[in-house]
Amino acid sequence: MKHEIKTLLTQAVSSLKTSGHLPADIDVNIQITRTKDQSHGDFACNLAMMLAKPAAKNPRELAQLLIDALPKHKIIDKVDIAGPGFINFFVSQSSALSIIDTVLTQADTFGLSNIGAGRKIQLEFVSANPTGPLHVGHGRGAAYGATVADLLEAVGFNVHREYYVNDAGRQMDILGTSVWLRYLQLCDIDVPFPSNGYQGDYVIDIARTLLAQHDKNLLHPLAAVMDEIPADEPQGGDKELHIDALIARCKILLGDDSYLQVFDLGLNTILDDIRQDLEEFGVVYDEWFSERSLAKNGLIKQAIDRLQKANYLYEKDGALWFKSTDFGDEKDRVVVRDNGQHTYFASDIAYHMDKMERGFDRVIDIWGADHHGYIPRVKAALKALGDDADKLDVLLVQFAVLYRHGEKVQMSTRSGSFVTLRELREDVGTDAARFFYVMRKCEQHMDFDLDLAKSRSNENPMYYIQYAHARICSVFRQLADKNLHHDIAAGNQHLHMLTETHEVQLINSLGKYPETVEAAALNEEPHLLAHFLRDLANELHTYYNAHQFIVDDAVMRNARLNLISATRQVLSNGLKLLGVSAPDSM
RNA sequence: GCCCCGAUAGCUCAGCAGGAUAGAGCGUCCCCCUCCUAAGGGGAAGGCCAGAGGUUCGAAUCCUCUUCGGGGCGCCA
Repeated sequence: MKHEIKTLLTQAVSSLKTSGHLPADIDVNIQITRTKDQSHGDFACNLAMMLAKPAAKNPRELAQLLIDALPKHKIIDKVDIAGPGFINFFVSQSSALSIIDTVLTQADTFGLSNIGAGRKIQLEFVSANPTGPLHVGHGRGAAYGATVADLLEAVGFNVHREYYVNDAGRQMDILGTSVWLRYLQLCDIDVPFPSNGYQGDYVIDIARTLLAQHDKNLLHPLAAVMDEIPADEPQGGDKELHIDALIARCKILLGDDSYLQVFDLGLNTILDDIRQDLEEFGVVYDEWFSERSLAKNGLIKQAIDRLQKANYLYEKDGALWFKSTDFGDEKDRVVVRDNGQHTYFASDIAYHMDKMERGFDRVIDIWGADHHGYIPRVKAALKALGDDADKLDVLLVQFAVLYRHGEKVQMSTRSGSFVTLRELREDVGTDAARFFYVMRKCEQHMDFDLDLAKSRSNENPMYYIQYAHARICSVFRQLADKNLHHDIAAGNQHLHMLTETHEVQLINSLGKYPETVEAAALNEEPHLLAHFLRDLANELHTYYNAHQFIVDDAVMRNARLNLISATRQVLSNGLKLLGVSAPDSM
């Protein structure tokens, strides 16, 4: 509807340009908004006020000119000028009512569009290190990313969902070493566990598997393990020294092959767990991209070579630096350390270079807000490589701060004291978790009150929406119990009987659904859809309380049933896009 | 110190490519089931949109500064 009015106005503007009432070179940006007040009609446009100055005309006069130039169309009953120069559009009743039939006909596909025209978007999200189970912080990125992906797909983009697996690097070495040390402990070696190691019980579980697979073949005496290892200094001191020495020792004692087996067991066990966790959360990926594969396939070398050739690398203090300051970064960054190992940043350059080469029209990374400082250097690298850095958008998701019993919950993966995503899902249910995460816009800090989310009370807006859906389903069950049939065709012919205020409002809201999906997708703001559904559910509940649907008058009954059936459809479509179920009964 | 995000009802948040009287939920206070799920509905109270300037026909929305929160500034990942 919005688009149709916009088209009419565009035509009006061009005919005014032809007739000389408007300068031909004027820049026109037509904005159609829904009105808040019924007396202002259904849609309003501020075009006349915006053009008043450049056209050197009084806004109200200009509005009149625009109205006179509007092509005739049956969707509009009346056009008014109001206030300082608003143009108000009154949609005709027949046109408004047609939305009901449209919804019922299009069913599951109502609200989908093809604005994206099949353009390819790569969306990378979550990408948590596989060093432990996903925690509640990752949940927000997962829910947000999955919903944005689904929304973009709904408006016609071709979306490639990807998880970047950090299966290389020091953190993974710490995990591998943690597993081995726990294994030694299971073998009754009294080795102290480093304060910096991964403390969670899942590490012990992995060690048990290791023991089952290898028996005591990976065993080494305590003296060999701890000989000349710097002391662990949890308080203040350099505890990194201790764990790094342990990693080195672990690699030497086990040898490359065995070390890799321990490492991979840890990695794969945790990755499988993450994959399953996300799947149960309704989050699926097209690709799990391995960081290790970058080195294996020579992509890191290729990226570094390209930077070198472009003359953006230099040596200092034995390390190789990238001149990211040439592209606005605040300082240069190391890509290869003095020990010859490439940094995480080097992998990331290679990864993004690869993304650019895979032919996407747009690349979106969803990161935690703590990574914001990383954006300039990645973009700098892309520019240095000669890629189009504007193709890359990084969306930052702010932290979700957890509250339990009114107090902040502290989280740390290493200490093992964290609330996992799985625990959250088990407590509040997958539906509530998905909905809750996405209710807030992503750049908003979120207070996630666990007790509130856990409570299965009406305080949770998701139940409210699901209840509206279930209520409509219940009406149709009642109808069947009374041996009455819903005659859609008959209802369609008498939609004009739906003149109650509640009915008019509900019909109006149904019409907003497609533009809401569009806005939510294009702005990457799923919360718009969540709020829309909440409002729609409210209107349904109000209508339900004010009027009986199953009335004696068959004509009125069918018309009303068409309306609530369409409402049920929109609720169902919207919830599906949010990854939330739409139950038939509750 | 520099950078990013935020500040709107008692609480949690919408509204922001400027637009016509600032919205919702929860909480508080009234009221509504002989009737399709009361897991619901109706109503009331509650606001100097953090503060100060600026831009303009018009600012919660844009710009600057200040104050107060959260996060980030490694040859960690």
